[in-house]
Parts: sequence; C-alpha cells; structure tokens
Amino acid sequence: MPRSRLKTPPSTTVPCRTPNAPKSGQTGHQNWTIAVRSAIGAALQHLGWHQHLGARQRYRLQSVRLGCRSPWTELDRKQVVMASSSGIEVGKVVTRFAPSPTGFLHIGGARTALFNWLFARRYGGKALLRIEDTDKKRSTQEAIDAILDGLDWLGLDYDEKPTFQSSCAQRHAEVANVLLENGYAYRCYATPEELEEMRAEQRAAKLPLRYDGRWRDRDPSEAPADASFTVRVKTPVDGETTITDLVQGDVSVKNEEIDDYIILRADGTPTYMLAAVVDDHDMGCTHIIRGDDHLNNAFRQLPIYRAMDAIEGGWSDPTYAHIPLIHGSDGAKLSKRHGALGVDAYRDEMGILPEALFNYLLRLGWAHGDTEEVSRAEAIELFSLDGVGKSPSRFDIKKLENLNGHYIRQADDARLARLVADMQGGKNESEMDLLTRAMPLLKPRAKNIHELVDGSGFIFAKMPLEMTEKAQKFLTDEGRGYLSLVSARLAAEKNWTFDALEASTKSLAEELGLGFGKIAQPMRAALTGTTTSPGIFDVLVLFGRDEALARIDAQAVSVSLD
RNA sequence: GGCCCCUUCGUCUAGCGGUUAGGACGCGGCCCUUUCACGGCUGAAACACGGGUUCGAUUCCCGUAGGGGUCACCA
Repeated sequence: MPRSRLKTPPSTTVPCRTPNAPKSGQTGHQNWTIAVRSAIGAALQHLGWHQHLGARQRYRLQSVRLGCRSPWTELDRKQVVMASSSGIEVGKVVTRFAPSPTGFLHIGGARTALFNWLFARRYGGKALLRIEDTDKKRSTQEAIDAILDGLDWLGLDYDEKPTFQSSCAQRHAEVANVLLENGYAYRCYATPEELEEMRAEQRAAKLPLRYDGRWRDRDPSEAPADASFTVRVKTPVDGETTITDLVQGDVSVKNEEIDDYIILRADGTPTYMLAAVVDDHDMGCTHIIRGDDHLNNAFRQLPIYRAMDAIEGGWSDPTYAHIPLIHGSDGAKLSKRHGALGVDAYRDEMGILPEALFNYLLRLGWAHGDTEEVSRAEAIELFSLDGVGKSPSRFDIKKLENLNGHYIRQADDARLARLVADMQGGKNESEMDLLTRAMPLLKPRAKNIHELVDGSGFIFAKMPLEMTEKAQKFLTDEGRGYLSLVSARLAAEKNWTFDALEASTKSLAEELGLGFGKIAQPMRAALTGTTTSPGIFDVLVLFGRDEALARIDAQAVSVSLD
C-alpha cells in the first residue's frame, strides 16, 4: 500500500514533502511499539532495544562497503513504486531547462539543468531545453553557443530541439489577448514616470512596493486617447495561495502580496512572466525545477494558469520544485557578476573532467545516504527530489578537485593523453603512444588536467635536461659518481623490466653500503630534471634502455671509488 | 523595509523522537616508501540561541538571532 500522507488535490501537484503530516503508514505493530516505549520509558533503552537498530545500521554500511548487493537498491525500487503511485507518473514527466542567453552557462545554471535532466531521466520522461532570448538587447549568439556547448560537455542531452522563446512572441500576445477579452487582464495607461513616482511615495511611506491597481477597475472609456498602454494580469486580492513544492514543501503567500504585474509591454512584446507560463504550458511541462530565486514567481505565475484554465481548460497547475541556490565562499548568491565561472572555465582553466563536475554538482545540495561517488547511470537510478535539501550550499573547489582526481585515476589512458596533448598544441603518433603509456604513472599524481600536463613535462624534455634547483642539489660529484656506477650496472642488464632493474639497482646500493635514496634521487634528477616524479623504475621502463641510459650518462661523471 | 526560504564539524552532508551524532573534502599524526602522489590507519572538529510538547529532543511546535532570496515595461 502506498504511503499517501496527504489528500491529493485535484490538480497534478504531487504532495511529497509534508513534514508535519502524520505518518499514516504505521502498522499496528509500530503503534504498539510506540505505546510500549512510552509506557516503559527510558528503561527500555537499557534492555538494548536501541542497540538492535545500531546493529542493523552497521550491517547496512558494511554490506555496501564490501560491495555486496546493496539493500539500498531494494529501498530504491520501493521508492519508485511509491513515487509513481503518489503522483509522479513514470513516462509522463516533462521538465525543462530555460536559461537566458545573456552569458555563459554558470555553475548554478548547470546544476539546475542537471537536476531537471536527472528528474526526467529517472522517471522516463522528457527533458526539454528552452532558450529565453526575449531580451534582445542582452541575448547573444555567443552565449547560446556557450550554453549548448556546456550542456553537451556535461552530457546533458535533450529530447527535442531547443525552443527559442523569441519565436513564440506571437503566441504570447495571443494568450494575453485571451486574458484581456475574458476580463483576466486589463490595459494600464500609467507611464513609467508615474509608476516610479508611485514607488517613491511607497518607499517614503515605508509601504511595500507594489503596483496599486490604479487601472484595474477603471472603465476603458477613461483611457487617454492615443496613449500607449501595457497589459496587466488581474491577480486575486483575497485569500492566499499555497503551492506544494517538491523541495520546499507547502509554501503559502497571501494574495494581497501579489500585485497586478505587466504581461505585455507598451510595445506589445511579452514579459518573462507571461512567456514562461505560456511556453511551459505549450511544451507540456509537468514539473518546473528551478532555482529558489524563482519561488516568489510561482505565486505570480499561477494566476495565469488558473485564468487560462478557467477560460479554455487544460491549464492545470504545474508541480514546482525550487532548489536552493549555490553560494560563493562568502555566502552570497553566485551569479555572473559575483564569482560564478562558466563551465568552460572549469574545463579549460581548471582542467576538470565532466564526470567530476557532474558528480560534484549532484552532491551539492543532494544526498543519498553516505554515497559520495556517483556515476551517471547510478545518478539516474538514485535521483529523487526528496534527497534535495532546502538550505543553500557553498561551492568548494577543494572537494571538486578531489573528486576530479578520483575520476582522472579512473579515466581511460588514451583519453587523458588526448586531453593533455590538446593542451600542449598536439603531439605526433609516437609521442601520443609514449604519453598514453605514461598515463598510469601520471594519473595518481594529478587532480586536474594541468597537473597531468605538468607531470608529463619531463617525458618530452630535450637533452640536455634543464634541472630544477632542487634537482641540481643531488647532482654533486658524489651523486654523479653514483650515476656512472648505475649506468654501468644498468647497461649490463639484459631484461629491461621493472623487477630486474629494481633488483640490480638495489643490490648496487647494498654493495656500496648506501641507502637506496642516495642513488635514487640523483637518478631521478638525471632522468627527469626534477625531484618529484613517478617511481624511477617506472620511468626507466617507460623510456626504454637507450633514452634512459642516455639521460643518466649525460649527468654521470666517472670517479674512482675505493 | 514587506513577503518568502534557510540554520548539524571550516565546507558538502547522513540523521526523519532513544545514535559513543555517521560519512566525505580540507587540516594534524602514523604506516607504506626512492621523491611526489595514491592507498591504509588515526586525531581534532558540529546539532545557532531561548522557550515549549514529550518519560525522552539534533529530530515536532513557537519565538529570538544570524544568513539568503525576492520586490522592473530583466529574465
């Protein structure tokens, strides 16, 4: 039996988060348990009742750690059933990501896009993309390209070609007229100056800033001749509106708080408030998932849905989910003007892998128990709006980089070699081969692609090698003397393998009565020109006999040791 | 200022009335070790405050404080 905690309203809204609602799913047994607990009180604790729970939790954790079939998977199956039977119909969901192309795709937008996409994929619905380019002055083709490129890089694909809001202006005006004809909207002849004056007075009187409805009930005959006008929607004045938000829970606002806002400008173009509603409806969006900076807009947009539904039907309320914003390290909203970077900057300037950003963004504000690393496929399986928290989160580059290191270690060597080569302006075939073979050595030492590039520097360094200051310190007469001995020993080595090279070098150190580091560090300096590098036997094998000996010999000075 | 939202280690979070408050990043220590990483072990680190409700509150309710969002002929 599904756990329906609320009476479902006749709309399509899904009551999901109802923190105060009683749990009607409790069995008689549970009720009995609670009664016993109440009666016996804390004494029961000492009988180990709660330890039972602890043991169960431990089992859960352990089975996950050991990679056994996770009991969570079972839970999730149940969740699917619950979700679908409580209103989210599998296959019926339609979400949309609606960026305005006035700049790059920043991190907050990317996360909104991600959540919309995941929600659609999770419930087998459609993910749509709409470019809100109605502000012609600020919209640019570059921004559109950057957004499309960023989404593509993150692997967010869409089920239909993107819609451009500007191309729907006709339709928006049409809806505005329907509203007008049916008395749900009216012409307002107030000039911008007049309105500014009105606001100034409200400010002075410490009143809330709202359109006062001065043209709401005036007779059209009072309209000044030839004056331009805007169209405003009539919003309800009494009562209050409650939305059941999938993330925020029930949120209520008094209708008197919402003024009659403009839906058609004096030049006849639609405003965002109208356009968004009309497009969401026309695209069949069932779930509006967006930043919670839009929460107030929901209360303003709903009157249009309700008016249109009353006029022609088929405009039921969408289900809202307002996800908390991402804040910068200062705790303020991240925006284009305030510290936000485009996803391209994470890719190009910070050397982040898309799967790392995907995972990081997902975990920022969403959680599923203790799960930290989530692949794309797992994300689709696990994602749920229930897991989204209500409080804003701060962006933490350190954690992103850690995750990035994790994904670099998992990534395919040839792919990484390609990325590194691209950053260095390309490589020929044999260089690519060398780079690819070097990747297993480089990967564990890098947390972004740039570090991979830096780490691979020694591989392509030309002789004579440039030495870092620290490397120079190991190339003393003593160190160079060891190198000549090492060179002789290695030259005699028949099997150029890790194990053989290690054995002969270590036995040399032993024969000389030296700590291995005494020999290894000069070798490292000679081979790489630095003091930090992959293990030297790995480096010897990577280079092969000729190159390796050449580099060592270039720094070796034969000395007589007696 | 009005309205709305939020508050568990520094950060991301688990927790959905009884836990030694768990994990991850970061930070400290130890181990591994030829350097640097990786990896393993380990330590310090949190329920904003005040009232209720309850046998019992991190958890439910109400305040306070702090933070955030929003109030355009922008989106």
